[in-house]
Amino acid sequence: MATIYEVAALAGVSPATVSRVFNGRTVSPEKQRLVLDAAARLAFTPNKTARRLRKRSSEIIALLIPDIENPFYTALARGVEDRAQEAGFSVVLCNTDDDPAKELRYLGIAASEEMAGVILSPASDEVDLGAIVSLGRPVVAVDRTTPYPVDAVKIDNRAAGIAATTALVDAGFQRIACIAGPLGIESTEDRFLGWRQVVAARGIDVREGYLRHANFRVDGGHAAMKALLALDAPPDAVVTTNNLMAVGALRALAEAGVSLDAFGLAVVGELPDLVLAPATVTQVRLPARHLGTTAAQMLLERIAGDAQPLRTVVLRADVIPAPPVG
Amino acid sequence: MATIYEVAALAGVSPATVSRVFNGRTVSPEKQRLVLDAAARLAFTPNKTARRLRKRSSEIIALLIPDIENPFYTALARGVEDRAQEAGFSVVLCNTDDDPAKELRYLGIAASEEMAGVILSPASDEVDLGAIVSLGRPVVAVDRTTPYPVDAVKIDNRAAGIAATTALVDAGFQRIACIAGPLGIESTEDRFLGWRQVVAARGIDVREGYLRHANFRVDGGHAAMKALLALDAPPDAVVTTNNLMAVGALRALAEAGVSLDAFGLAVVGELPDLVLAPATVTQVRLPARHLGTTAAQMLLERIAGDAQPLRTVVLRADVIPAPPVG
DNA sequence: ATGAAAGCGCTAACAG
DNA sequence: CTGTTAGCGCTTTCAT
Repeated sequence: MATIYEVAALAGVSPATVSRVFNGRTVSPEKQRLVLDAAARLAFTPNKTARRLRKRSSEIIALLIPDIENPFYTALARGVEDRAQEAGFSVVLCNTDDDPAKELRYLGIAASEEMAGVILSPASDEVDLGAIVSLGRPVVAVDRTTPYPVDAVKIDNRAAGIAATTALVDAGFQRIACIAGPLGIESTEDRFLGWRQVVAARGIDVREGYLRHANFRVDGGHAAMKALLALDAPPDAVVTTNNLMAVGALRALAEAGVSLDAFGLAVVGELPDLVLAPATVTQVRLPARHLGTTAAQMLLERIAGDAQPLRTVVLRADVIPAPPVG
Repeated sequence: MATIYEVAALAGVSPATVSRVFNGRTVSPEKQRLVLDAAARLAFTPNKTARRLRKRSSEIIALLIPDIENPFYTALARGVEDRAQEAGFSVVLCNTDDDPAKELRYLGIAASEEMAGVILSPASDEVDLGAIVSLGRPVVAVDRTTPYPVDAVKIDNRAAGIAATTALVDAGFQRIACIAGPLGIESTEDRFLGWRQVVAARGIDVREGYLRHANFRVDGGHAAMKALLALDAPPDAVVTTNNLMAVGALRALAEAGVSLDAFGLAVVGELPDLVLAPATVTQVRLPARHLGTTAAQMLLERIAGDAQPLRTVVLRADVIPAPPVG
């Protein structure tokens, strides 16, 4: 790895000029060429570490997501990456497993690695963004919000919950249960509130035990659905507040031999591509990738020095209704 | 962000002593305490960038995988992460999309970011590892190998292909086709050779068009299976050489109304957790996570200075047979 | 437009 | 065991 000194010597200019060439400063075309030639001959690549030490910042964005195995988050990550790449930034993916300790650790790394900014889907309300924020690093919360004063991009979760539930009501189901995510996570709470609003307004028969909180994964949805089916008066339809729990629910339904012709399922989120999805499931399509590009865009603007007041962008979901019961 | 100088001043010692404390060198217990106190009071965190510039290396491992949405690779990534974390290393995940250009770009980043080493599943035989290797950075190829002189961890793909096909033969199927991955990727070629070996040895009826090369994704498997079913004499069983293509095949089968009671499917790889898998599919369980931990282990040893001759570790797959036909 | 020179924060000789 | 000191490679005033 050659240094700017070697390039400078070979080109017959000063190191500062070499630096200028590689940073788009004004340099006479002649010296420009000289430097570029020398650099090519030496296979010179600027040392990012030295640059970072000097500039106190890198072209790296940290992306902290709760579950790398959830297609929703990988899609989101793709969105972030796309936008970041365009701007010449790299993205470092960090899997927090919804574990505040891991999250904190990664936040620390982001700071001590002098990353340009952080996009995160907080594992809990108690994320400590204090350190990174007071360092002046831009932070954008995505999908979930935080009490800290940072920009945010989220989904209109209440509307998504309403849409999913409404589709079931319109399809003629009578007893609609809800498999919601863990308490304390705003996004899933809003979705469940959407369900509650609709069932209340439409006078739906909701029995004791029709609302179940589960973890966000397949096994959570599976267990919750099993419990629902074991009820004295089981529901005839279910809303799940995320994609993975719906997969678990489908599995439980299949195991119990319940046909989806007679049982309604609506998901806030999309069934993963991999799932052999029955066409009779209503999906509320979440703009995961768009969430990512939007968050990246906001972050890049902040990194570029944008100082406008804090913004929260709310994205709207699409409904893909299942065909009517028949 | 306080520096070692500020800590040193507050503790009444030299900067070097502070550095020593944070690097586990021998320091008198007394000064040790002084330094730690001062550091705590100032919320000091060592600046990784400066350290890296000085040491010419970081505690970061780059992991380049072809498809972040494939559960096989996320499992592998988990393995790498686990082992790396234990050793105090961070892992940067890079998604190459099987695109040699992206791969090269990431390799360049790994070099200019002075990462400690690289684990990669090469997008093609033509990866240019020359630069990174000549830089002296350890590299471990995982799942796929390369012509470059680097350590490797792979699966006994031939045996896996044999196992999958044999299960189908033993279950009594007569005409067994193969949906293989793209040509030029060693792992899938070996699996397909396993199939060929078995069908030849067992005198299986293999018609024209029973071997299909597809891309590694769901749509590839889907199209290939459709083509197979459209044949004059369609097969009664299929081996797919990876997990995602099997999902596509299942989908095509479902669309065509073909029941898995009468049609055999064997996968080299595991159907993703998300898939509502019929129990009648034979899966050859690939030790994805173990592949990751093993690769990470080898890389860490190299980073630590291990200079033994190049090694290639071959891991063996497990078969999860489907129940017999009938 | 260009060069000289001063660090960014840390580590590793080298002395003591 | 501890302090002094010289860089790692780069960017950025400050002069010219």
